[in-house]
Amino acid sequence: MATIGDVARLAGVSRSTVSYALSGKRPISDRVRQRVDDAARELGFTPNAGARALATNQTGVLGLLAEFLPDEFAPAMLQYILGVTDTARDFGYDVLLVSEADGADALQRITSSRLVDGVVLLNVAEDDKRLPVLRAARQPGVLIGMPLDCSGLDVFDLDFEEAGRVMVEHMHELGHRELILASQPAHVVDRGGAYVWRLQRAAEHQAEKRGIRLHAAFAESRQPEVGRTLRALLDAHPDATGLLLNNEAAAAALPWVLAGRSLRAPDDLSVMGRYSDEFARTFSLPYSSIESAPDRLGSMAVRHLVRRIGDDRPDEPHVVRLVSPELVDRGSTGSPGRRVRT
Amino acid sequence: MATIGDVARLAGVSRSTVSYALSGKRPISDRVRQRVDDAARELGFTPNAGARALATNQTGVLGLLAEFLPDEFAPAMLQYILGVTDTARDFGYDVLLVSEADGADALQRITSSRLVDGVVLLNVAEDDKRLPVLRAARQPGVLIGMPLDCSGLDVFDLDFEEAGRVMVEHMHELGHRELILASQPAHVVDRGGAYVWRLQRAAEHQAEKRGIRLHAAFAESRQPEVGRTLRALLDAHPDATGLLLNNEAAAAALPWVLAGRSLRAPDDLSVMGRYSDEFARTFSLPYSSIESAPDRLGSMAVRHLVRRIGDDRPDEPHVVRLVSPELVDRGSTGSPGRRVRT
DNA sequence: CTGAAAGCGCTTACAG
DNA sequence: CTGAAAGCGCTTACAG
Repeated sequence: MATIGDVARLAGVSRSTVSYALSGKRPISDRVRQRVDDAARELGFTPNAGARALATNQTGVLGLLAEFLPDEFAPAMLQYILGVTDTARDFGYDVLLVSEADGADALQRITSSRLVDGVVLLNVAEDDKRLPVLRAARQPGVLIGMPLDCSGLDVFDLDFEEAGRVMVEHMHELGHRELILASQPAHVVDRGGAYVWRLQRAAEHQAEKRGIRLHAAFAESRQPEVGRTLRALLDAHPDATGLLLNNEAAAAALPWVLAGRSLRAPDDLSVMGRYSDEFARTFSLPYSSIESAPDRLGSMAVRHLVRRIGDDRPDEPHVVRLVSPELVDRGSTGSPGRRVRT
Repeated sequence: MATIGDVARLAGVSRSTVSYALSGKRPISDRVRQRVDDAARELGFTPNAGARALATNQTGVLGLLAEFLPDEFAPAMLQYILGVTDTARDFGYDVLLVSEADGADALQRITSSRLVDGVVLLNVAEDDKRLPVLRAARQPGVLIGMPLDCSGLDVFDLDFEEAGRVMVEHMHELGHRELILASQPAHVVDRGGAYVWRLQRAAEHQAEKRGIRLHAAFAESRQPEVGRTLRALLDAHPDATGLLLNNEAAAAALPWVLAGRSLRAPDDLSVMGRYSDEFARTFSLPYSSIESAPDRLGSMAVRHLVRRIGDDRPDEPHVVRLVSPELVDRGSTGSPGRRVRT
């Protein structure tokens, strides 16, 4: 493995000159620069990352903390992850993906060892145990997902409260007066997913305001459980004319549930989900939905993080940026149907 | 940030003693060890990763190269990624996720800078441009996915040839004599996914052997294109009684295609896919399938990689390990149907 | 415009 | 059982 010393020897200059020639951090004569470039190329020289990190206190690596809860399989997460890695690379950063169960521990490990220059937290819980660690770390961090207390944090998220309101309001305008809302699994919600609560609470509040009966419930993240739960919900609320889904697996399962009862959306039941268009098109999810914009959020978060890393002033005011929900109409909502009780 | 020097000072010993006490690499008296442990805890000491890497030539990081092709959205990839990160962590490694377009370049970058101790290559193409880089790197690497030339490489993959044979054979036993095989999108296959070819060729070969007509085609990875393609395939081959899918998006779209024509599986058409059970349950994919075992493959690959990293003998014989395809019966195949032409 | 030297924070022979 | 010192491969003031 060629070191900077090898390059210096071959080019007939000092090691510091090689360093400066390659970094461009001070003027170098054309002749010397040429010799250095040639030597570096000939030897296939790449600076040793550890040595550089030690000398500069910068690793060129961002940490990405994606907590996957047990019994939760979240393919949607990949979209956030790609949004983060792609944008990170645009700025010259690599991404350390940390998926272990104990996120606080992991965060402590990668920040205190200075393995990373900054971190992105995914899947943020309302009272996330990683936040105290992040606040104490010397590296900056950004969240994708909104905790209860955002003080001292940079937060990026879909505006889930607005999403809840939009869903209910949309149904209300169409004339619906009784709705079901199926969210992610209860145990997942308990330990993660602050967004579930925010959407649900806002939906409930809006429903109350409009005189709508809203039945909120949790649904599993896979078959056959989620199908059973959806059927049970339809049975329990025979007069509900609209179904809101904050759960991708439920959106995938619903067609089977409806087909099994010869129900159609929107004729018999109006349906609205919350997932990305990309996801809808990959998995043929046929319902109108609130776009969750994972790639955009990932990209925004990294952009901001990179700016923070380059910034000397850590007391720069923190931001909470909520992306407005956009409704993608796939024709699955209409005026209240005449659902036949089964 | 506390350094080993700070700990040494507080404990009243030398820096080397701190290092040895913490690593346990040589005998330390109980008294000293206790003092060191206390000091380290009090200061919240964590070794600087860059310094340690520089001194030991070991980073504790594995590179994971996941090429995502343009226009390809591969949520299934997340299962491999999690299999890799989880197992890596079990062995004390963190994972650097690299998703950039130019995989060869990325691999060169992370290996020659010694950012990683070893690499896992995902999405391996038959003639993968990353392989020459990997062969030249001083770090070991393992592949998930099988290239044309496996020499000098450790390879882990589903036995896609056997999968192709199993699919055709299963249909043959049920009495089918004309089948359609829909694979991933052509451009994705061209630039990546060796596995698509392997399954297809083996299926074609087996079909020929059994006197079965097999129509192989590519299908897109999202709606509405994939639905159109499936409809066109059914139209083009009205006498085909079985449909094989090596494409998750096609499996998700097929129910809509069949419903649109009032066809049912297996009564009118026998259907068989290739995806993980986890995936099937999350997205309500209702067809019998060959289990792709992504988590198992990811885990196997990392286990092997870790062993290689610890191994002094780089000439240890290389392995090609193919996981046997298992058929998960979801009741979507039967004797040849009486598909009505539309 | 260029070089010699210090220093980043560890680990590990070498010496006792 | 413990310490002083060299060395890993860079970057960057300091000096000229």
